[in-house]
Amino acid sequence: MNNKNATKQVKSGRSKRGRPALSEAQRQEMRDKIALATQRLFKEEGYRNISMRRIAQEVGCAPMTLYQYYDSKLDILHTLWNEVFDELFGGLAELELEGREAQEQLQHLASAYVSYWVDNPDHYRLVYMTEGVSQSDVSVFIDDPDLMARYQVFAEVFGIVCANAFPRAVMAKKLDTLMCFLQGIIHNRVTISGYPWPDLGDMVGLAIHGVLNQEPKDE
Amino acid sequence: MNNKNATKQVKSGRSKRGRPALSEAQRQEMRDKIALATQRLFKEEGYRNISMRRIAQEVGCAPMTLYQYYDSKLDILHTLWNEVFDELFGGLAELELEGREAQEQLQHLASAYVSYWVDNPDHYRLVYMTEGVSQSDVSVFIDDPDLMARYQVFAEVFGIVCANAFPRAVMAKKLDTLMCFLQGIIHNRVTISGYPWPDLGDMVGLAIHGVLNQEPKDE
DNA sequence: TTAATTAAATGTACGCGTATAATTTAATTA
DNA sequence: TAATTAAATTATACGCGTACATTTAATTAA
Repeated sequence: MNNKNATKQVKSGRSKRGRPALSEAQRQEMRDKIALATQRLFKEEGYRNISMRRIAQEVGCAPMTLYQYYDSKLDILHTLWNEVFDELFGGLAELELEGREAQEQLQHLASAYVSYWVDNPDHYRLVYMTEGVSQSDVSVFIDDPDLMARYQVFAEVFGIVCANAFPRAVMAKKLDTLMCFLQGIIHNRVTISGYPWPDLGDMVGLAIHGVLNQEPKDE
Repeated sequence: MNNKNATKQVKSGRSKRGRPALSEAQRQEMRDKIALATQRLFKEEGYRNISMRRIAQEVGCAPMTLYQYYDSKLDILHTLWNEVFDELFGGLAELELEGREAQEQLQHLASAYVSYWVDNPDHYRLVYMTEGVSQSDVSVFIDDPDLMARYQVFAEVFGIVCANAFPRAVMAKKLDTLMCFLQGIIHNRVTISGYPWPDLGDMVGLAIHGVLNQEPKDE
């Protein structure tokens, strides 16, 4: 069901008659062309000015032709995600974490993560809000292995901080919870930008503290 | 700029000539009619099936006539918020909090709050996601005094929990932060419904713990 | 009664995402 | 070469929110 158009199985060399399917190279070339045009649009005219008709115009084809290469507008927008996540995780990778204490590392990492989204609200909207697209669930995240892999940075640093203090399963839950908290901080600061929010680092600190130093209160 | 159509100043009795403006009663009647039709649509056909043309059809007028009484679709949707918040805070008011310890009260309140949204994702989307509407910022919250007032419940219970442990300003920041965390929990559970999230109460517990028992670590 | 005036109501049109139908294109087969 | 076939492409159409133009309706002044 997913990404039908990504590779579009050549149906194991079916049928010698009729117009042949595009080669994988041709497919990819056009996909790249579309992605590039969308990228340019995003950069030069902003998120709100990306439309299928506008992309088609840039590419030089009819709007519906785009659907030969991508399933939906959302599918096209996903190609921009890589750009965004490259920038985001590139920045995170450059952080000087080595010398510091474990929890301080986590604090720095998480703060940088939150800051990125808050400083780039258009990117946040692109990835997390995707309005105007007819789809019901945003489960895209959990079934994109590449994307999940990038978030491993957090798991690694988090693992160091926990340092065998918790069973693996508990640690995983705590990390999930932490990421939810960070998401909450980001989402609120992006969507209610006018509010006098507390210091960003402080909020992140509370989030980390919350998931880490929980007293073993039964029940 | 805001809610131009809500009361629509009669321009201080201007001009005796020409068709008279609708009376306040007539205005309100039509506004109610529209709100009611929208409410019915929401309940019977779901959030996704609310459209200006559909509402107009129910009301028995042309789509553009709706704009005589409301500024935008979003403006109409806001009338549904009251319904939702009535249900939400009504439920919260019925919670048995009295006998319990303060922090446990907060835990119950917050859990019920989160549960409401998670159990009614359509309501969450209605209030917090509002897709397909052309508007840039969702600052509607902070300049709706009635709505802000309802959230005072949290401030009250939170105040009891803190019990003079923190200065008022610090307490306010902690509360803001807690609400962000809760929002994060909700948002993730609603939008990524397929994921095996940790226990809801546990997540809420970590959020509360995070903002409350912070060690006085300077800097 | 008629003309003028003003608000309310409606009609038309735009760009949107995209479903579906029709057309064009590039290959094979007769 | 001409007919057939299937993929690629494009045209058309729908419902969407709503800007803008037009029409209708209700009042007063002439």
